[in-house]
Amino acid sequence: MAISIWWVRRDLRLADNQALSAACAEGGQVIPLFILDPRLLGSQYAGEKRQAFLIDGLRSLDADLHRIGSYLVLRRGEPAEELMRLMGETGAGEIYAEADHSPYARSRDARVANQLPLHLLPGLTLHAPGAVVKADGSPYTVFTPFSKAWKNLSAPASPLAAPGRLSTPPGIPGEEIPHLPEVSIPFTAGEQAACRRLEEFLSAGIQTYAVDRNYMDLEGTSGLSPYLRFGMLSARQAVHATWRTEANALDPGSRQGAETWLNELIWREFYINVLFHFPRVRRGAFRQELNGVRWLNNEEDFSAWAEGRTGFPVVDAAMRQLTATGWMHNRARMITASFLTKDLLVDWRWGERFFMQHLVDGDPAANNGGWQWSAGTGTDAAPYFRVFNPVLQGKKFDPRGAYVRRWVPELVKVPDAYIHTPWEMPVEVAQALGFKLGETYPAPIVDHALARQRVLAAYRV
DNA sequence: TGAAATGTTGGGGCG
DNA sequence: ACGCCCCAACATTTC
Repeated sequence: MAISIWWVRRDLRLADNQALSAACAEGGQVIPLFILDPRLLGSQYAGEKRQAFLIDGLRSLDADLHRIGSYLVLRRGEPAEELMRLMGETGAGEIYAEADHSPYARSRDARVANQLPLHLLPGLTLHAPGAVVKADGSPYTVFTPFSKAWKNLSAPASPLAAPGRLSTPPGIPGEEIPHLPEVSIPFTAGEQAACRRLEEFLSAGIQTYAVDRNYMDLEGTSGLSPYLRFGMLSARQAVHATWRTEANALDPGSRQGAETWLNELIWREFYINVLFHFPRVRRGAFRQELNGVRWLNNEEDFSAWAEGRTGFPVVDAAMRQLTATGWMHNRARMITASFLTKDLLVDWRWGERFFMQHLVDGDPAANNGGWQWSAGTGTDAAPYFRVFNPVLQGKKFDPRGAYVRRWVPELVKVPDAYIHTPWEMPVEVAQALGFKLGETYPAPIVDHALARQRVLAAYRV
């Protein structure tokens, strides 16, 4: 009987999995395999929390597989070697995997495909990179036309059901799923948790999503990014469910929310396309003339940013949220990215790497796209002169300072009027609170108005 | 998916 | 009653 390998990479789900379905379609037995790749685990972009989430996801996937008569085989090593070894041990003849388009994934898969029968299936995105292009075949570099073209393509097929049973040869040796030290992540890994979160979001959060997602003091975002990152939820499942919600929505809020959320999913596909067509953005600016920006790259400024002690409450709250939980509100990501690149004049790649090291949802394409957008170096980038004012952003999107107080306990007692500008607190107010600028909370490490002039000059050059 | 600088308008105080 | 000034509110331009 034919045996094939389902090589799991970032598609930790049984439902709507085209690679798994293709492996099943062979009609024989299927070996679900995950390979811990030292090159990825040891990369400077690897993150402890993301790894913990992945490991939890593998444990959950293994449990789901047991329910349908199968189990996950875990190996560690160079993928091509491990695949070859497993094929030798079991007589497996074909390998099925979901295509991944990051530069590393492409070179890895090309190497495997050179030696072994690897079949790559779509599923990471609804429309494969290269499918959404201009009439002349060239890629889009601006989001809005990309999203229009994306929406004009014929609707993708409905999500596939999970297999009801999976036959796997018994007793294949593999590494035990590691037990990592407990890390605190506000996300439960696994396909079921992903489904629950999606249902919850579409039944409630979506109504106010278009507006509330901007507020850092609310839980107005979908909270689905880690699941999409590891394919515990497929983009196609998310989009189809969103379409259903939109079609059934009676209130304009839900329709608007569904439309806005769909656009966020298209941003994800956009950046996957950008990295696919322009792999060089991983190393440098998409707008190559901006590779000449003379960054200040002050190590102490960078540390203050990373550790959440810049003296700007919203920036500090956001960075502490990131390092404490492995997640950061999207607006806070834009604010902190703008602050690092524009106010501190630190190379966006430093921030990109730091985010990858801490984000549970860290994805090479989306993270790079977001950072280059903020730095103004990317495709469809924010113009270089678009400099976020951290105080105004705080006042607008954390109006009562709840987000700041949650993550910066030193400021808990500061009155609303000064929560985003503690340095403006009158002496008698500060004294009454036992608040000492520069002691109980840092003084701002830059003067925003001066920093703004500085970065405008640096980019003009 | 900005913010600051600059320009315009119009109401009200005042001589 | 009228012109002048101030300035808030809003609009436009610029970075």
